[in-house]
Amino acid sequence: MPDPVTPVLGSPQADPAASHDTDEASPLLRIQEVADVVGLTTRSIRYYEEIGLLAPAARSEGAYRLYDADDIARLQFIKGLRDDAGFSLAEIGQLLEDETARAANRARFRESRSPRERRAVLLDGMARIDRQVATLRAKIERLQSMVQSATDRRAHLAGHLAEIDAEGHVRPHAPVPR
Amino acid sequence: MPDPVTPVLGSPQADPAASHDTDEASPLLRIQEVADVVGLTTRSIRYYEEIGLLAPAARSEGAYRLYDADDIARLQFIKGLRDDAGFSLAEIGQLLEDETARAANRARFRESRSPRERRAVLLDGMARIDRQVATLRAKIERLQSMVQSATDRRAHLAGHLAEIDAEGHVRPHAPVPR
DNA sequence: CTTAACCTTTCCGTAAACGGCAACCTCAGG
DNA sequence: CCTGAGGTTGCCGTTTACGGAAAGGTTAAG
Repeated sequence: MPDPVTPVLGSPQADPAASHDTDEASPLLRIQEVADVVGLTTRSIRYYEEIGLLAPAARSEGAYRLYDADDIARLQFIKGLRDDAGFSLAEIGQLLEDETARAANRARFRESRSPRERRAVLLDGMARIDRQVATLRAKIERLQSMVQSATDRRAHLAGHLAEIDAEGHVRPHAPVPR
Repeated sequence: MPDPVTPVLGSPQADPAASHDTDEASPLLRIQEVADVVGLTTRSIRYYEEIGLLAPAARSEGAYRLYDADDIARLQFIKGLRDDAGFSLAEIGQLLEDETARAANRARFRESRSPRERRAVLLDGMARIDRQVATLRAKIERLQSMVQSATDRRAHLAGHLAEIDAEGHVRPHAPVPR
């Protein structure tokens, strides 16, 4: 079993402008192979397709699903959101719509010669990212406020502890410094 | 409809030493009332009881569930974990076991006259809190790394944008500053 | 060409987290 | 004492996110 390292998270691809059609044909893996690579079951992968989270890059003559590197990245992205962030597949679907739109934007960007349109594409992409970030930040803030209250409680206990450790010789009831 | 403000999160009670049996009898609400207060359905509350997340402080003569302020705080805690943090009820159960142990510790703390035992109780409580915090921090870090990669992408787009905005007069193809 | 290993769709099952009855009981007010 | 609002247990239904088996087609190797 290829150990279940949660692979690098972060979304598929990073460079909207730099893919000059490098003629590396990505190998096109079959479903069990990608399952091993990303650490999912074939069942899950088919399920994700069923609910529209991704479609394989191609199908073989005999209808075998064939996945390319982009698909794998996308699946890793999904797994990261699911396992790490605890998002529901519905929420992931939302984020992926943005992701898909970004991909479309990359295409539009490359095919566009007009700086005006390029500007628009970039601004749109940035807006989408901002929305993703806002979603994530909201969750983070809530978690942080929980951490905060926990550490407050911890500090309170630590206060009592110090009080006790200053025991024996001193006051029996020191008023707790609020 | 009492607006669905997500109430203060953070766990039930904060002061292990200061409750001197203040004779305020907390009102003991019935299930629908607490449902309204915390923003849950009665069904959910009963379900949480079914799976052992909480038990009402008391039952009326005719077996009505009666909840006190602690119960409400606990329910708010549960709701915060569920809605805000996206924890499963199973995970929440874990965190609540710690919470319950903390409550027991408060009792032991009050009833103990021995500084040695008091020390032990405090240390145990702090250890439990540390574990909670570690759990929360883990989730936070994963989310933050997602935010990071998103902001990186954003910066990348912003770079292209700046490139375009320095358009017209300058180089047609400025090499992207890595 | 055969065959084992892998794949396909289809369908049925499951655990979690409730929603929503039914049938009955309880509580506060007039 | 009666009544209506609210509560109780019990049980079945539902959605999500898959697991697993059946029945059959596909592929690469020999």
